[in-house]
Order: sequence, then structure tokens, then C-alpha cells
Amino acid sequence: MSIKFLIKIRYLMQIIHISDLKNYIGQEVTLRGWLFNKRSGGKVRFVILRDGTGYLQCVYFKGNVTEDTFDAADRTGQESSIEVTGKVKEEPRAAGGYELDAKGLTIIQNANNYPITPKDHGIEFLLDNRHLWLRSKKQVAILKIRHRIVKAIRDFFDDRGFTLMDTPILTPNAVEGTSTLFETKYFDLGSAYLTQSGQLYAEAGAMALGKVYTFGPTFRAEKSKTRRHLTEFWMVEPEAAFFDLNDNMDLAESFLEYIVQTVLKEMKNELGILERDTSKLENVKKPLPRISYDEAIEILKKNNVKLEWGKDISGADETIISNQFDRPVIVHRYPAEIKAFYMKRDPENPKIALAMDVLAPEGYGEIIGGSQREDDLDQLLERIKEHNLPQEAFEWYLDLRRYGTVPHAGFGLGLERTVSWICGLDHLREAIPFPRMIYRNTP
RNA sequence: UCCGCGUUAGCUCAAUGGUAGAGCAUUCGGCUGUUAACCGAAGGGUUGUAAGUUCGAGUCUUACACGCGGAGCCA
Repeated sequence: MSIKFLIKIRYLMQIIHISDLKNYIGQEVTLRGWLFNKRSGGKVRFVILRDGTGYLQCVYFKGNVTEDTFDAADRTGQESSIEVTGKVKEEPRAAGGYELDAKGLTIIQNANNYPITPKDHGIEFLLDNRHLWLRSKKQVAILKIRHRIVKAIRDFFDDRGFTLMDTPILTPNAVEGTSTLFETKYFDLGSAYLTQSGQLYAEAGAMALGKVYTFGPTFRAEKSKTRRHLTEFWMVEPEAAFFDLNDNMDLAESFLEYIVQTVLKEMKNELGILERDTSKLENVKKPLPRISYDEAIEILKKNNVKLEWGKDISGADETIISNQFDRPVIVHRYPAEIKAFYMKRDPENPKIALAMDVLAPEGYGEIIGGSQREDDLDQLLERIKEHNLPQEAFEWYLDLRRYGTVPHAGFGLGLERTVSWICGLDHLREAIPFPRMIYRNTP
């Protein structure tokens, strides 16, 4: 065969992805990707190809292929980049149902000694190799579900008249004045802090656009060392004018239902790879149970846990409460003292803030926190004093109450906690591609 | 910051105070349907660091370093 002829064949060959195999049964195709794993018989070689869209077993029989090709199948290492050609066929013995009756194997780059072998590894090693760990089956499934959740979040708000509004990451002050923030030098203006929430800015947006949401990274410099904390995480925060606490809870409820039901419907394969028991996710439908903080204390009392009125609900207590229900539970009307300065007081009881948290089932804890905001100028001024916050830093925020203030509300949903819950992960660090934790900022 | 646990081959882990071991990975050989394939062989070690107890320390003691889990804080 002349070189010209080979080039012609090369151009005629259809280059496809594994996810499209079903449309090419019986046809000769080319696929490109990485060698996921391989096995061998005496005169047969099984090469598992992955290309980001799926996995495909390519079968090389000695005699059916050239010596060179058969040797190539032998000497190609795990995660080598390769190009394969062959005929697509249905094959119940192969995982995925399709197989490639392979003819050609081109090694783009032969990888030697890939660190993540097909056996167990410790978490430290895997995190050190996070850039490679992302290639493994479960991590690919998690990344895809995370992407689908992000898309569901955006679709949900976009379809309901919310406008995406990005808020600054570098901010001049602490939003709630409590959390420890990452500090950085900012030219001649002194210090700037990495944002811990876009909410105050989103409130300005809600007064401009009616309904907005902000979706971006947030940062907490707390020295938290648990499976529920990262120092850098993503949060989506809707904020709507003329919303009260009930509207806010209605929105959160529809929102969670939409996200979970969308993932259940469209990500069956990935949930299967993660071996997620989806029966508990099926229940995530309106209406979600709503209980007050006072009722939460009663539930704890029945379970022999004493919680003094005015104290915050701990992680363990959250689990006890959420175990009483078969779906996420909304807890509302917390003691004002343990909540942020901008939350509106209950007109019926000034000791209570019109706050709401949503606790995920199965011990995943708080995934949503929100409130109706204080819209009265004098009340807000008083709160700022009580919390010892510098009023001048909040003048712009107070302007929102001076010029056409209206009742409004919003909440924040932690993306990684949501991904972790829906995927059934045991640690937040697998819910984000490159986790940032107190003792790790690499790779 | 506090409490608990851990650190042995590239990776995951064994080893009663008495010669440092296995599986995976790597290299070589075998097998025509493998599914974390399997079978045979080989190479691979300053047992986290420093000191101490002991005839003898991977093992016991102390300090330090690093990591993991939990508490607090929060999404």
C-alpha cells in the first residue's frame, strides 16, 4: 500500500467518541483517548480505552492484526495516549455493551509507571496526585454530576426571571463580621479580603433588577478540619425584592426539588458508578417539612439531647433532626443573637430572626442558609451598632434602605455540600476538582 | 486551638523485643474472552526525624515533623 493510499484511508475513517458508539454499529471507526486498563489472553489483548465520554473495550486478536499492532497492545502502559481503529459491534460480555473489533493501535505517547495503579490507595497519595486522580472512574462521574448540578442551578434561576450578577471577590470588609477571612494587600488602599459571600452586593442587584443570583467562589480562613469544610468553595446566592421568609422557603424548596430530580433523571449512569442509593433522593419533592427552631429543640429533647434556647444547632444535632424526615427539612425562625446582623427580626417576637436553614438528609447537614433581610434603616443601624461593625463601611448598604427600600430575601447554597450529598460522598474534598483545605493548597 | 489515631518497597498493608514480608505497579516468561483477569520468575528497604532503654528496637520511652479523623466555626 502506498503512503498516499494510507493517508486517504486515514481521512475517510470517522473519528468518533465512545458516547456515540451506538450510531456506528458495524462500521469502521477511529477513537482517540487514553489506555484505562488492559488484560491479555495468549493470543488476544483487551485494551480498555477511555476518552472522557465513556469506556470501550478494544479486542486485538493475533493473526487479525499486524505483529507491530499486537506488540503495541502489549507494551502500552496505563494512561498512555492512543488512537484505535476497528469495527464497532454489540457485545454483551463487554462493560457498556459495545466492543471494538480492533485493527489498529497508534501510540501517541507511551506512559510508563502511572502512579495510580488499579488497586487501593490512601487519601494523602490520591490528593497529592489529584491532577491524575481526576481521570479515575468515580472522579469523572463526580465531575460530570457537579457540572450537571451547576447547569441545573443556572437553568432554574434563568427560567424564573433571575438575572445572574457577579459580585466582587476582593472586598473591603467582612460581610458578617464574624468569620476569619483571607487578607491580602491592596495597593495603597490597605487590606482587601477574599469574599465570604456575595450577598450584600446581591441585595444591591435585587434593587436594580428585581431578582438576581450570584454564583462564584467564596473563601473562609477558619481553621476547620472536618469533612464538611473547605477554605475555598462555591456558593450560589439568589436574592429577590418583595420576597418574604415564606417566599424564600418556597423558592428553596422548588430549587432543591429541581436540582435533585434533574440529576436523578439525567445522571443515572454516573450515580450508578458511584453506587449511590438513590431511593432517598427520589423523596426530594415539594413540599419539604418546615419546622421552627423551637420545634427543632423539641425534637432534640425527645431524642435526649438538651439544647438551651439561644444556642446554635450543632452538626450532630442537625443529623438527629434530619433523621426524623425522609427528605430535606427547613428549620426557620432562629434566635436573632446567633444570626447575622442583616437578618430581619420577626415582628411578632424581636428575639427571633426571620432566618431559614435547609438540612440535607443522611447527615450531610446544612446545605442552605438564608433569611428575609432587614429593610428598615433605623433597625439596621441599630444592628450594626450591636455587632460593633464600622458604619462607614456599610453606608452604601444602608443607601439601599434610604432609597426605595422594600422587603426582600435570599439564601446561599453550598455547591460542594450539595454535590457531596447527591453523590453520597464521605468528604467534601472529592466534590471539587482541586480542594483547598487548611493543610493543603496543592496541586 | 483542643482531643484521638497514624507514618515500614513507587502504591496499599503485614511482621510475639530475635534473619524485613505479601498484593498491586515495573521487567521477563506463559495462556484465544479477559472484567481491579490469571499463573510462574526477577529487581525493588537508612522502617518519618532525633535521642534514649536493651546483648539486640519496625516493635518499648521521650521530643519533634508531617498527615488523617473529630470538636468548635460554618455553606
